[in-house]
Amino acid sequence: EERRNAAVVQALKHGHIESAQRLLEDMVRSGYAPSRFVTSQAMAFLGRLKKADEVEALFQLLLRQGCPIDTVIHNCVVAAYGEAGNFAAMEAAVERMRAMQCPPDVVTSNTLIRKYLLGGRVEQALGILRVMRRDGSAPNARSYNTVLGMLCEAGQLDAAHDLMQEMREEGCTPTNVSYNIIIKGYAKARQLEDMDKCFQGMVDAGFKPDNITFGQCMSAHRDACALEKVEEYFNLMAQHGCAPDAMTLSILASTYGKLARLDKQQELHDELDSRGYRYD
RNA sequence: CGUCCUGGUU
Repeated sequence: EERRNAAVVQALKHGHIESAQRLLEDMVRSGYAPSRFVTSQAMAFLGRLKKADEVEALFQLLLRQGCPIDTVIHNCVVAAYGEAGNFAAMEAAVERMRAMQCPPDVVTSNTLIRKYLLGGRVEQALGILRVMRRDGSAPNARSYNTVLGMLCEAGQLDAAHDLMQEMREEGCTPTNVSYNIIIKGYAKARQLEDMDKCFQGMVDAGFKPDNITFGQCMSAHRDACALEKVEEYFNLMAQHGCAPDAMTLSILASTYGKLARLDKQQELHDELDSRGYRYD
């Protein structure tokens, strides 16, 4: 049984989803109960490929064979239907959780918010958040972050700012990611002064900017051809104890490329090559 | 140890 679980994990690791799926099915049919961790991971992979029917088939197989089914597995089914844009089935999967004495949790709600937004069903997404806020089933930072992202994407930066304030008032502390989302919004709207202020606010509030924070700020300034600002952010990384990762370096490289500093760009490309990273 | 949020190229 251990070996079979390990084989599934290996298959997933190498991106061989179908063979992972076969291995799992064989395992269940021959009377073994695959680990919930492995099962949900496989379901999550299939879900991202929009293979909701396959996820459902796997779910039914577990059910028939009396394998244990937990909230995470249910959540994977919900996500798979949502990813495939099958909202009726997604909602039915949530109902099934209740019927099976496995109540939906905050991750379930966050999944619904996300999938509704991806499907352009903004009102339904906001409705989920509204219900969470009202009935005390505390939304967490990810619930808010998902909606913040949508507001920023739509250029509603003031609304995003207000929502971040509301989350604080409701006792839900914003995270690094909340700030990264707002920064991305200002970058997209080309409001670079506001973006810089948001970065400063993040630091002042005691949050630690990461490679995503710096990368977003740097690429925004690169697009504005502000090389000094890009370098300024890059140099700030050390002060914040943040070691640049390959993606951050490639943003810096593309900045030098854009401004025809080919010597500097080549230096970075060599560094990236030595890390086996693909740039372009 | 698994499911929900944010970055370069497209």
